[in-house]
Amino acid sequence: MSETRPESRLERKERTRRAILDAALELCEDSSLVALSLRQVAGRVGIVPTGFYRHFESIESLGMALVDESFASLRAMLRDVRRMDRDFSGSFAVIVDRSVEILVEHVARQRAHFAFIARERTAGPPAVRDAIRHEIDLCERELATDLARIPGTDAWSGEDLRILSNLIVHAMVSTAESLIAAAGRPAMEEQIAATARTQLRMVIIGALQWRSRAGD
Amino acid sequence: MSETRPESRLERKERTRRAILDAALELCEDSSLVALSLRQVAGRVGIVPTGFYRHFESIESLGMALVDESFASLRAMLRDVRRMDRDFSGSFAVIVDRSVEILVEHVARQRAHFAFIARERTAGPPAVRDAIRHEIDLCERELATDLARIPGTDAWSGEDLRILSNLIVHAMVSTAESLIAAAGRPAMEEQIAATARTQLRMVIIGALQWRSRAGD
DNA sequence: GTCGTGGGTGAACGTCTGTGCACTCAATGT
DNA sequence: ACATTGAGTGCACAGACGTTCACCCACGAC
Repeated sequence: MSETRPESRLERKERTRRAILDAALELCEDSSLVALSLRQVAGRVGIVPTGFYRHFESIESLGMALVDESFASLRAMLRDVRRMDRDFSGSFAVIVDRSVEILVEHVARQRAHFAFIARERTAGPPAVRDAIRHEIDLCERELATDLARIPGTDAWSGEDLRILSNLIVHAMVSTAESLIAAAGRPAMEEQIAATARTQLRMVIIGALQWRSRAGD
Repeated sequence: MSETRPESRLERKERTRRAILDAALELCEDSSLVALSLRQVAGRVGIVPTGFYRHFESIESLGMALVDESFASLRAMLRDVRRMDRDFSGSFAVIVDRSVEILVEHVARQRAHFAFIARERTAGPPAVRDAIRHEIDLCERELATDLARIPGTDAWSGEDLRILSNLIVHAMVSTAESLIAAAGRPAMEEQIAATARTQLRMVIIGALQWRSRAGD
């Protein structure tokens, strides 16, 4: 039996804020932020419409908060990948397998966040779209510096690194989208993971051969 | 001076239908189909809201018509690529360069259609999303059979072909999205094209080496 | 113990939404 | 010449929308 603690004022406010964020995330799952109404969110949370303004000044600013939150999830994933990368440094094959495994795990655990990013990246309000685009750009840059640190990549120019990161990031975004669409069908999820593994291997092999036969 | 021809009844109807499709395409450009209202469309076209029903039974069925129309544009592009492919068959480098060039051309000429596909693929009403997903699947399959016909690809299994097509199609979708976002800035468009060319080359080189060093 | 702050309320507003229905009237088939 | 059809009209409705305002009243600071 848990004692029902009095619950402070700030805790209470934070709880409602969380409820709003969660409700919005759920409600726009099968449409988009631009089709989400303040009244729907308030209704789902169980507060009166005007109560919404105590926490956000508009649906769009709610969206910006969801961008922050979603990319916190995504960055947690990248941290996991980097930690693994340090420990197992060596064979590309191992790095690829573990990276995809981590991606699958995180997408499954934070489905709503990844779906939000995938959706609002192209369909959200302009400010939200731009924020997401910018964050993904940052991810590409980070991946480029990570790639530069692993051995066997000396032949790549800065430009090549940028191009390769772009390709990998977008392949992973596509993989995440497919995983979300396949939600809850384990056989399909495993096939998507297998596809992603093969694609990453192909890309890396291609990039390693890149400089030596750039002519044709 | 052009004689004002009487304009038959069917022509008149088709003209209004076209106006509705065009208006809808424009209006949802900076949001999504799910945020588009029948009255907005009717207003833009210059007819009364109820007049809309003479042409479509709902915004969603309008969306399905736009899917058809947009993929007609996309398939016209694929036809161009295949025609070029037959004529210049030989060097991968040439095929890649011309393919990307054709992509850039078509995206510029039919920006709205490609933007519609990119956006509603993740944000549209479920029926529209599914229709787009299905069409893209078909494109992947077609690309796989195309790839199987060009020389030097004997080592690839059917599964490898599927995986490679998936990678290429998604890379091209990402390229199209970037081109749309860079609309009207030629320098940026050229850089995106250059990136796409390099990526395609990397991927193809990787795939060609794939079988021989699949182990690591 | 008193007072101010602030999360949540409830009614009201003007606007926009989808849809129903009865209507017009020019192009068409006979 | 006449009757039919159907694209487009005009009005009306009920409901959802964002936002305003004055109002509570429990908590936390003093």
